[in-house]
Amino acid sequence: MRISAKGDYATRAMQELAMHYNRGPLPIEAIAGRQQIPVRYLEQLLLILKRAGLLESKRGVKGGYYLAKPPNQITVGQIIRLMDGPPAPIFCVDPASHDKCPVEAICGFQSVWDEVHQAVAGIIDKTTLEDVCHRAMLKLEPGAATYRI
Amino acid sequence: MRISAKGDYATRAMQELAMHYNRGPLPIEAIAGRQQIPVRYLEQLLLILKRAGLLESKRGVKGGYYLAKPPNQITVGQIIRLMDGPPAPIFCVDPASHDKCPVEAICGFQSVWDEVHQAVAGIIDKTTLEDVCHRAMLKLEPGAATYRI
DNA sequence: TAATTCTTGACTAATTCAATAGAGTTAGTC
DNA sequence: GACTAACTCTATTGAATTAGTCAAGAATTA
Ligand code: FES
Ligand code: FES
Repeated sequence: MRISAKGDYATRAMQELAMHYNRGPLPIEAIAGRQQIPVRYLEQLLLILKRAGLLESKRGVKGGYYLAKPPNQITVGQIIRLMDGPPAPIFCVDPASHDKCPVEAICGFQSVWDEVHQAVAGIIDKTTLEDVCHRAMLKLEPGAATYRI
Repeated sequence: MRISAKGDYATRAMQELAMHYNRGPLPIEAIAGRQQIPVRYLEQLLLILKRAGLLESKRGVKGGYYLAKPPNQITVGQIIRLMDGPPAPIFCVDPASHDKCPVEAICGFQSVWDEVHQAVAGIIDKTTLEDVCHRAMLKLEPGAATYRI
């Protein structure tokens, strides 16, 4: 019932990159600094996101990471699933799990946990990085028209 | 985003006791056997539930545990909070947490996680053991009018 | 070529989780 | 009143996961 540091870090890093969309690569250090994430740890997470096709990168001077797709085509669900696995609260309601629950036949909770699963999946799968950026904008000083780098 | 074995075991044990409501104490062994839970582990969980006022117990021969209240006055949320803590996916949306999130001012995810929190809490807090028993009944053989002990 | 930045895999410390163990207490039964 | 079924409490363990660190290397640009 909880998002790991991995999921937390990865989502916030993605917000940072979404805010910077179409403004060239953003180096790991910049993301880590602004979002207060340990650099050496963030390295690993960005690599996972890259391998999954959500990010692209450029090495060397002026290099860094950037989104592989527009922010409105990346959902929070994609990031969380990658980092924390499926949002099912228990394996017996995880569509991806093939194990059969030994007490399924007498358990009244399966449908409860399934409701929870659907509720969570519904939220994270409909929320895109674009939405997240809008929400972040609303938090900034009313005067600040754009995101400060 | 997941229920621990502790929460899983505790909820299933409570279902078992709810099914047996008003039929005298149910010994730990009986619960553990039917629900396939390690006996010595279940002992600890039932004690926690007892200390929280959800269960009462009777020692000695013919002793065991029984619900302290009718099944419709015990919610799944009470059990889960006891075992797995608050259903908030991250501390910054946990009303009980007093720590301030260091990136709150620039984070677009707070409201997303809060939606998740509300959704989960809404489900587990409105679902009672009575509901769970009904759901379990529906799973049993259509012919079986009552719960087999 | 030198500086910068990503890439990769290995490694470790700390914590949590799930379970086990054992000694003790209470309540009925015969 | 001994015997036994059953709950009570604390401690300990082993495995797994989590969170984070480290070192060496490869690509890019100035
Ligand atoms: S625990 Fe698996 S169906 Fe309830
Ligand atoms: S991580 Fe705390 S507000 Fe987003």
